[in-house]
Amino acid sequence: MVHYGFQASSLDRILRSAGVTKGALYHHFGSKLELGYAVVEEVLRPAVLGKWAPPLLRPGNPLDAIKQILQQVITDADDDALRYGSPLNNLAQEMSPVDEGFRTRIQGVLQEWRDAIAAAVRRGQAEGVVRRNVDAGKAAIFITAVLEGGYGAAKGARAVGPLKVCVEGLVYYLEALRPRVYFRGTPAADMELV
Amino acid sequence: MVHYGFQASSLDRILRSAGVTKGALYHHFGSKLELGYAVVEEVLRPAVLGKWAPPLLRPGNPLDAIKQILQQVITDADDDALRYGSPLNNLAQEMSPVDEGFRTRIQGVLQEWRDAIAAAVRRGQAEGVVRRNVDAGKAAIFITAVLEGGYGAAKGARAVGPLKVCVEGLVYYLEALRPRVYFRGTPAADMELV
Amino acid sequence: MVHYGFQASSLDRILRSAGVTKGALYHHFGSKLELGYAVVEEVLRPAVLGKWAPPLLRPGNPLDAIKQILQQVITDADDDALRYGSPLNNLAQEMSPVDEGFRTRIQGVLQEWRDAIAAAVRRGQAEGVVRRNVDAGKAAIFITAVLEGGYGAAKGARAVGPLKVCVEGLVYYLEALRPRVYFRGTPAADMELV
Amino acid sequence: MVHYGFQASSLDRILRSAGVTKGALYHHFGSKLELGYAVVEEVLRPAVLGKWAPPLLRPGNPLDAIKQILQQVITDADDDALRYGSPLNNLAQEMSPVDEGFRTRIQGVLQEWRDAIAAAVRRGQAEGVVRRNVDAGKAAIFITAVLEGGYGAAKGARAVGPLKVCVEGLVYYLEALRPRVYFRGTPAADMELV
DNA sequence: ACCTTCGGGACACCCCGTTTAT
DNA sequence: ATAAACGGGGTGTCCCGAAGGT
Repeated sequence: MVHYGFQASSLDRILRSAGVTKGALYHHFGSKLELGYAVVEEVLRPAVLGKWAPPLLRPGNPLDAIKQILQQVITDADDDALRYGSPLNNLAQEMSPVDEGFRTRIQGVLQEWRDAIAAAVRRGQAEGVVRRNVDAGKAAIFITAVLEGGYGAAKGARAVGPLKVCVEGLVYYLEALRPRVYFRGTPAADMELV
Repeated sequence: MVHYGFQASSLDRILRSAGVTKGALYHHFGSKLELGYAVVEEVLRPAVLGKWAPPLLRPGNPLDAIKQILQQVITDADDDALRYGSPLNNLAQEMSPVDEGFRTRIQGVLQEWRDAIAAAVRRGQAEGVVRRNVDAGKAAIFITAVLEGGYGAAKGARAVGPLKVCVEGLVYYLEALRPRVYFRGTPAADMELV
Repeated sequence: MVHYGFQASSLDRILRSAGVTKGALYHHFGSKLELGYAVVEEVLRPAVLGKWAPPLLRPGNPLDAIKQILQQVITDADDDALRYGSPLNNLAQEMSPVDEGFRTRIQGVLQEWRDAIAAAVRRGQAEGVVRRNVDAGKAAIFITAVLEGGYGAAKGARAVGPLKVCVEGLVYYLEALRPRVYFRGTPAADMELV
Repeated sequence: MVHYGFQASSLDRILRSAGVTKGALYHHFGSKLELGYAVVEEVLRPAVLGKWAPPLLRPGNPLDAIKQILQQVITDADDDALRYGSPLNNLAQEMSPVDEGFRTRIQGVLQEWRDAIAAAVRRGQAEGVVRRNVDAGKAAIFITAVLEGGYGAAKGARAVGPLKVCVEGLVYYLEALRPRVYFRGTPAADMELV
């Protein structure tokens, strides 16, 4: 399914490659859609939140935590990630206009992801390490959207390059979120990476 | 096809809604794939380049040109765009891993789009209105990726909001590309939009 | 399929007339070709060998056994056989140049048929009731080819006549295979049937 | 068409390989069937009769004439003939049960072929070189049927062998048609070819 | 009770022989 | 005489239910 998308993935193929029979599937799920829902809830949600939530909850500057996660995103970007992109994003792009059940579930995961980021940003603001005139919710939306955009571009190009560029852009953006006193300390001359 | 994706779109349905018969289609194209290729070349390419290339070629500050296009992106974002996202991006996400013919064609359009942006940025650098330590190619990749990410997020949310957020982020990013003298002239206090 | 040939026979028609659905068919066979292969192996092979092998294996003069089978061929030649010819031959003529799988399977059945005849002829030679200077393999090829030719001619003419003529010719030929002492005993005057 | 049969031969393919457009075809023939009819009348009929009629009309022993034609049949049996068989026979086998127009036309050609043989045989009887108790019409049917059977067997086997065997059988048969005085002159010991 | 084989049609894409504008 | 258009039907695949074995 990673390869062809949900709709174009034959149940027969899925089941054969999973070593499961059709009877077993329909005993548990009842339809292909419900299987897809379960994938979102049981696979994609833990995968996304497991990567982002713990670092963001840990004490310390949340901007640095995000930067470290972004670093890991680049490191983890193996061949499959490049060829097939972010599974959550793929499903979202494909199924959102088609099936409302998918859309709401995927939006739920995305919302939890953004909420984790936004909460961390707000904590940073409370702790004085993030500029106070930043809208934490918008920042979370921007960060996640740029990442998904970067995954998509990398998938299309079959190369990490575009994803790296987006991550660099995000890092630059994150630096700009620091209070001016920090910002001054970091001479603008270092920011030519964009 | 805008709705269900390429693979899930029945040819019969496409033809019926287009008022075309199967014979007519297969006289011209020979396969569903070739029809898709033609859509990329004859519809999506002109749509994308027609929106971006002319303003970027006009004399004047290219950053301002991009900002104006982005403004128009928001304005144009009607219901369909929100529900179905950027057709080029949709096709790219869906078909890139499935069919190499699609992937290369779509990457071709994206490349032309990015080239137009990069050329404009370089012209701005030559004219002294864009910071010289900026990699024009990377900037173009970043801009396009953020836009596609924003379209995708808007599509999933069924709302312009996320797209607007991404555009705001891009505007902020564009301002940061201006040479420092300009940057100083624009007080940082105005940039809290993020 | 008897009527139109394998390629021109619509699966839908076959299935409808057989009271079977496509799901059932493709559960067992996977393709129209494989269904055809199974027909050759499971239907035509038993039909041909069931008619020829047992009489040829029974003790007694094999030439007389063949003559009796030929007599039965004429008797069995009902309307269908006349209109549609020998199914094995029809398939062979149609599919041999088109599909190698068909060709080898059909040749296999033909070979078994010829082998049964040739073995019987050799037994007759060992028992002294068939001329020793006869090539049993060639005799088998000739007999089967004349029969198929006769079926084809009868099918084209929509009449048993040509098949009967060929059978008469074969009977004449079989008589000539008897050792001379037998041959002398059967006055040539009886052989004007040709 | 030689390869796949009439029904399985696409008009598009035929026309493309012939360098003709569809309009031209339908200007002359009006349907695929009529094109097939024309092939029978204009191509197959001359081909068959051109090979058999002239030698049979020439003065001399008709049995020897037939033997010479049979010799040429073997000589002419190139690869195509072996792979695709006798075109007339192929068409007859395929189309006789399907389309009455084909059947009658093909039977017409076959009848002319048999008539030519039968007439020659009767001339031989009148001239005393063919046994008088032979039914010339039946002999013609037998000869043509054995030949078609031999072509079919050769096509299935992808080898001349079976055709040669059938021709040998026919030669043996033709010798048996000579009046006894001739037959005695040819010691039976020479006839072990079968 | 759990699972598997088998079966059911609807529909996918494609290609066919043919006819209508040009 | 041609290119374009026409739909009906080709095989194969889809997702799913139902009968039946363990």
